[in-house]
Amino acid sequence: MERPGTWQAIRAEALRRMRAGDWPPGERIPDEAELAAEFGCARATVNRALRDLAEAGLLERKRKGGTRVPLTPVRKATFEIAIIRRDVEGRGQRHGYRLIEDALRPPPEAVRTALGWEGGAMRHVTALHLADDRPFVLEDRWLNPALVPADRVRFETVSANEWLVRNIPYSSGDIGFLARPADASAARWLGCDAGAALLAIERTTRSEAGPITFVRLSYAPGHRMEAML
Amino acid sequence: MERPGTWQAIRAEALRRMRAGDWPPGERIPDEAELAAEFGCARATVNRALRDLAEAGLLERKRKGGTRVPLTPVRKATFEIAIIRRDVEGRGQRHGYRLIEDALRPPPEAVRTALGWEGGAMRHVTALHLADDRPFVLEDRWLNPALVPADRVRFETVSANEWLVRNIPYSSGDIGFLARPADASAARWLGCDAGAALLAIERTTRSEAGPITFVRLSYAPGHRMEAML
DNA sequence: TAGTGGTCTAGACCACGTA
DNA sequence: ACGTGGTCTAGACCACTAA
Repeated sequence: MERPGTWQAIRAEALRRMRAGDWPPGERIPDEAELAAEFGCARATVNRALRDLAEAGLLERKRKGGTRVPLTPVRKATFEIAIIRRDVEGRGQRHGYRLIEDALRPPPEAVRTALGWEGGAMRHVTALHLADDRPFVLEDRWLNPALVPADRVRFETVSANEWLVRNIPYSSGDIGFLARPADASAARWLGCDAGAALLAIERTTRSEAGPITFVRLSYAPGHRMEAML
Repeated sequence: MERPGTWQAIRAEALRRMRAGDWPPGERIPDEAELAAEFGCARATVNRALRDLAEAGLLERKRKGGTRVPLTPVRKATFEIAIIRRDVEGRGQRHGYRLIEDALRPPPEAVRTALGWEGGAMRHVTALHLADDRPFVLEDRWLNPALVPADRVRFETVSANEWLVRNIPYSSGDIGFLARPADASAARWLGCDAGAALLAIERTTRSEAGPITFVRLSYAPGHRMEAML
């Protein structure tokens, strides 16, 4: 348990009151000044606790409107997006890597629109990641050749996934989860039947210097991504 | 842009320095006192900015060890988990709901272990959610009959998903994403071929009073979940 | 317009973990 | 042992927005 008077203790007590029904859904709770007086702490401490709950979707706060317990809370689930090698090693398995293709190709329309790509050919890199010698995830990536030139950056031993995180970090972009049937290529490399259900992550990455990359990671059948609530 | 001297402005400047290479990966950055002096603000303001970046995985902070730019940052992607009706309505579509089954059954082994269920039969509720009259997601749920008794709580018009959020909120549990092939039942209700790749969310929910529910939401083919980075 | 949360300050003490 | 981040305080002003 947290020592009393800390913001964690106040957060825990607020959660308890919500679960116990003292602060029922839809109701407005006492304002920060009142709670600070009740708990015998500074208002900033109450603020820290309630702000934390609000960020988790468990409270709704508005200036002048006060703080309310939402009728239908929108919880947040967070996934940790690490580089694939660390992900595999974190499972206690040995990471393997195999480059499949690295070539200049005109990107498909979906990639053009996702990245807002105006140019011609992009660098298409395909690679397989293994966990204990078994197929783990297929990396299918389109790179801006101006930012990641093929004559200077090679992906034979270090995956594009890892190179990008190390060299063009802290960029912005979108990320989405979907399920897709394995096509012939995915089935071959992942060692599953064509049409098998694959969990896939699609991610676009941009910087101020323009589009960087679009990648689709297709995981071997049965893969499961755990989130923290 | 943020007004200078705010914690958002300091966070933005820190991000800029990381992207620009002023604070390269692996390096230790100045401590809070130094930055506060540089930016002409209180240390608490710097703390707020750097703590925010650390929570996003963009910095690593340790007492005595200082603050470092991680070599391979572990980014966090967050999904908003709303009730299904709101999810559908948020897409500008009309939500429909159809109860398929509500019966007492012995749960499969996977459900027993996921929930830590020691008893016998559980309440099995299956329902289909629709968006503009088209299948949206199949809800396959196992409920603790002691906490959600069939003679008192009915799911003909209000889904179990919504009832639980409104009546047993703020509980803890796990959540996981996976892809699975549509079985005969899923194919029938979702209107797709058997074996089609479905994105599924599995969620277990517990309270101090014991296991509450295990649910698997299987989305219609093509569904995509967008996350915020 | 007035009430409430959002934020900043200057100072203090504490907890953790490195050296 | 000691340096650094984690947190609390008391007070202040500001920004948003509901009344």
